[in-house]
Amino acid sequence: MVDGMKADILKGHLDLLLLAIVEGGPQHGYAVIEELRRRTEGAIDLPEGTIYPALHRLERAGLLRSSWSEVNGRRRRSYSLTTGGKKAAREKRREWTAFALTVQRVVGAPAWPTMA
Amino acid sequence: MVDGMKADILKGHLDLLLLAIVEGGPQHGYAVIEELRRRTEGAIDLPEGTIYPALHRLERAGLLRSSWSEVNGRRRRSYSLTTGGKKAAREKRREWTAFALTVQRVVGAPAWPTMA
DNA sequence: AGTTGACCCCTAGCGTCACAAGGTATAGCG
DNA sequence: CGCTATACCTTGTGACGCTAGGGGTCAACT
Repeated sequence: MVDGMKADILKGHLDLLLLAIVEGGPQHGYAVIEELRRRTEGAIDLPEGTIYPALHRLERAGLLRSSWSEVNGRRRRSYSLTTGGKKAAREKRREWTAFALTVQRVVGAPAWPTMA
Repeated sequence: MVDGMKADILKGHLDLLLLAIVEGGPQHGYAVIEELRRRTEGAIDLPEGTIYPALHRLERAGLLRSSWSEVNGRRRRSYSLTTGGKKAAREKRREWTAFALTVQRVVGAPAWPTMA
């Protein structure tokens, strides 16, 4: 994470980010990192030591399913959402929204700008 | 935390919540818990084992200052913001907003409702 | 008088998780 | 041959929210 975003704020929200990325179609770990960087214009730039264990954890939890392939002589492990993963993505999105609104209410920042 | 808000999502954001509460004037630990519960209609209901260590941590970090008093025969430790605490509150609020917008961009939820 | 519940403080230890730091291997370019 | 980009992995550490206890005061009810 760069740009004044300190490290640990991610805690507990990483799963949603990963599920949201994979929701758009199967992705391998390295590509997930790039996609996160792309969508956030560099604001979220996670090290491999963060995302690989996280993907394994999500697979162990039954939310992701992986399959190996070979592209240009390089091994790739691609992840896709399981049925439970799709459900979890919806649920975690809901939780995130509730959480964000709640925090907003407490810290009492100015009205939230509507997304473009 | 109740209402579908799982525990660990707080990670890294608790400091901001506490600073935001104390920003409105000196508060003691127990009162902070109640105020959080009040402002969020019960959505954020933290155990004492969470907030007392957190307040100590913030005091050690120089963001809060505490003083003991006695009310109705009960000891109270009241916390107030230091200069650094005020600065940190502003900074963390900024970080939170940036973080929330960034996550929002990734998970691609519908446009954020403007706060009432 | 005893018990319950609200108020008010504290700590030790646990589990989780993001991260740093290291490792492996291939492909392509200078 | 080194260097960079791609692509995967693991071990260890630190941070921190929470569980589960420990204090103690006071009012109200039994």
